[in-house]
Amino acid sequence: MSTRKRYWLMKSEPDAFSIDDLQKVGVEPWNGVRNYQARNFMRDGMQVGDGVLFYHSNCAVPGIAGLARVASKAYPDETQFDRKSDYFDPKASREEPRWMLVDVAFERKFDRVVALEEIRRHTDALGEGFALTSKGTRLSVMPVTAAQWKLLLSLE
DNA sequence: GCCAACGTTGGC
DNA sequence: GCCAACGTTGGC
Repeated sequence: MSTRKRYWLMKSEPDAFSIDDLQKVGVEPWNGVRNYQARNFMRDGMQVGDGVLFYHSNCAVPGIAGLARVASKAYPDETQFDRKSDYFDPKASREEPRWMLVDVAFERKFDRVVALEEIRRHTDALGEGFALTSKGTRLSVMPVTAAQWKLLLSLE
């Protein structure tokens, strides 16, 4: 059984892990997500080959920095078991992991960042429900519709 | 560095 | 199960 390709937006702080870092390593486990909604999107929604908008957050020019793709099915985030990790979760166990992730593969870096400021100018076209531009949402992993994907790519 | 908005925790 | 307190996110 296969389903149509889906689209996503994933946020990362470039100081911690940027599109350039992804380009260097090629594939990266998307660890450290500690929000249930974001986890559920990775665990229940993502399929290998899905498109990913790589978003730089908490930086001088927040915005979409490039494209990636989902490169694995969901599996447990190793950092939850690691006492030395910032992402260690004492309530997680190998028998009952709490946090899941997918691998993300580099696709392409944009020639320029499509800034949040610019994306906001298209709030109406993107729709009220779009988590990136809707007020007060801090989701770090969110679904993107085919129409939103097309529009956002056209801004590059 | 500020702070609004939000999610999570834990006492009751 | 409520909800105040606390911690985090992330734009500005």
